[in-house]
Amino acid sequence: MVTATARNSGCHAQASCLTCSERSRSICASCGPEELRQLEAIRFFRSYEPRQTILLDGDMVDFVGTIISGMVSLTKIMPDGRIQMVAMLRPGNFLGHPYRTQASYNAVASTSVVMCGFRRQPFENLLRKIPELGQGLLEQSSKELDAAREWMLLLGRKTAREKVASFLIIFAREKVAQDPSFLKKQMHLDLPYTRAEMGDYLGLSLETVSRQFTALRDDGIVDPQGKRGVTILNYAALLSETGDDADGGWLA
Amino acid sequence: MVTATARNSGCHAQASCLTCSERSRSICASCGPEELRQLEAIRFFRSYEPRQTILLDGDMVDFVGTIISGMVSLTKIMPDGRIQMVAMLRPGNFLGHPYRTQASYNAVASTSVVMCGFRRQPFENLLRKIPELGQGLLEQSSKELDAAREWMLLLGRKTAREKVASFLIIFAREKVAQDPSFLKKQMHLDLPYTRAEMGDYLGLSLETVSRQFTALRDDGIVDPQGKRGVTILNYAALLSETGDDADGGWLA
DNA sequence: CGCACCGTTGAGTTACATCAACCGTGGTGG
DNA sequence: CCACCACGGTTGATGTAACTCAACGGTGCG
Repeated sequence: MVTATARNSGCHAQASCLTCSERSRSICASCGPEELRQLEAIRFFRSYEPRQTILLDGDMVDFVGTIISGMVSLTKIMPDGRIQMVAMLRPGNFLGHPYRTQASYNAVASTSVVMCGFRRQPFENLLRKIPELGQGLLEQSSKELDAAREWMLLLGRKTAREKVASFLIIFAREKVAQDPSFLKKQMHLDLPYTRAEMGDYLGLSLETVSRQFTALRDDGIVDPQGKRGVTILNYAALLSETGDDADGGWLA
Repeated sequence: MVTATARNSGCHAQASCLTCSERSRSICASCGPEELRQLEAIRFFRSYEPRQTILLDGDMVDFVGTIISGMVSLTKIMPDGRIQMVAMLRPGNFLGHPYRTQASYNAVASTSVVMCGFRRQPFENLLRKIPELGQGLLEQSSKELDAAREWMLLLGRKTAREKVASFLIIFAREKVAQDPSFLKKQMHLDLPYTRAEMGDYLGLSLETVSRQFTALRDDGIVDPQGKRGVTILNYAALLSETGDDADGGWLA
């Protein structure tokens, strides 16, 4: 019921969509200069602090937007308080659904977040005028669906150890994508989550997550450092602990 | 790798999209007569028998389509054979993703299925010409995403009893939607799944599913009849066993 | 008839949750 | 400045929900 009390970060000096770091990953990917100009005309930037609520399940939401930086977690909560994270939105991902005014999940900023937002009405108008936008949204949506289904397999069938390994691989893979030489090196990750939040994501208790971390440490696969740091000592070994197929040739 | 060996049911006497029973629920919902004519020009019907494989994870898929009748299950399988159902497609739902040529799940007909299909290339051409089609796809996709996330909550956090109750409520709710008087009456359901398949969907072993059925029977909530039948004796009680919120006013 | 398939039920095991204690760190206020 | 506390993490003891293994019954089919 409560709409998020977000502060507008008026001073966000993003000059043009053309220079946006997330353009190629976002719904704007296949828009040309003219379409970007129209989007620029209606966009606004909004920033959220870590742990700040963006929207609550059941809220009427009058905006949608692309995550520019930071991570947003989507969660669902049962009446008795049991909680399940249902998505991690990363830069380039889209928050909200056109033509859906009511939220079906809670959205919380896990880190500092900057969002490039659009109010619903003008966005839907543009959507009717710019077919490329619809295509971008459809692609985002398909990707989310793939991710959700992958996660269903994890939640329904994987062991605690496989869950934690899969969780770490998500972040490790991202780092490898940036620089493939990390495949053979140790790599340090800064996880934006506490053990409890990882548990919410993995369908585990925080104690079980903690125990799996120390088990993976004892097996020489990872090295937890401080509250939120981890060093991946052996990417291949970690990957083999996920229970998944080999990494689609990434290791070749 | 193996493409489904589906037989064309050449004799499917569906004359016009205008009379299609699934039109209002499908991606064609907001298409006008002229758009429907163009879709008719490239559509084809294909039917599948119960348990027939439609496509396999990793397949290159050159078609998409709308389920006209029957149910299609999407599953994911781990290398060691663990299996998780990730979606139940019902009449009106869309199978496949435009612009995605590779399947990320297995699709199997759970019942006899009739699909209104389109080969990828002509469909994507039409998609560029008919914005209403994109909107329909986006809406389908959003619905699927909602369903997937609801299921993530179930898989990650619900007990076996809550899972089975939630499963039954899906089918019961559909029946109630058709005829609200069923809310107060007993209703008979024909489940298109074996205990093992329900287990695959719910992230449970088949034995646990079976035990929950008898527990719900002993509590006077349902009455299993034969292999695939169930009578819901007390809808409200069943609903309260799902662990979810009250049924959004359905009971009012 | 015999076999395959599905469902049920029981006995024993186990992976994970729960409950609880303890530690280190960082922030706050007396 | 330091005492205190809140918070996050780890670890241990214990409980239990669900899995596994196994036997058995009903039904339909070749």
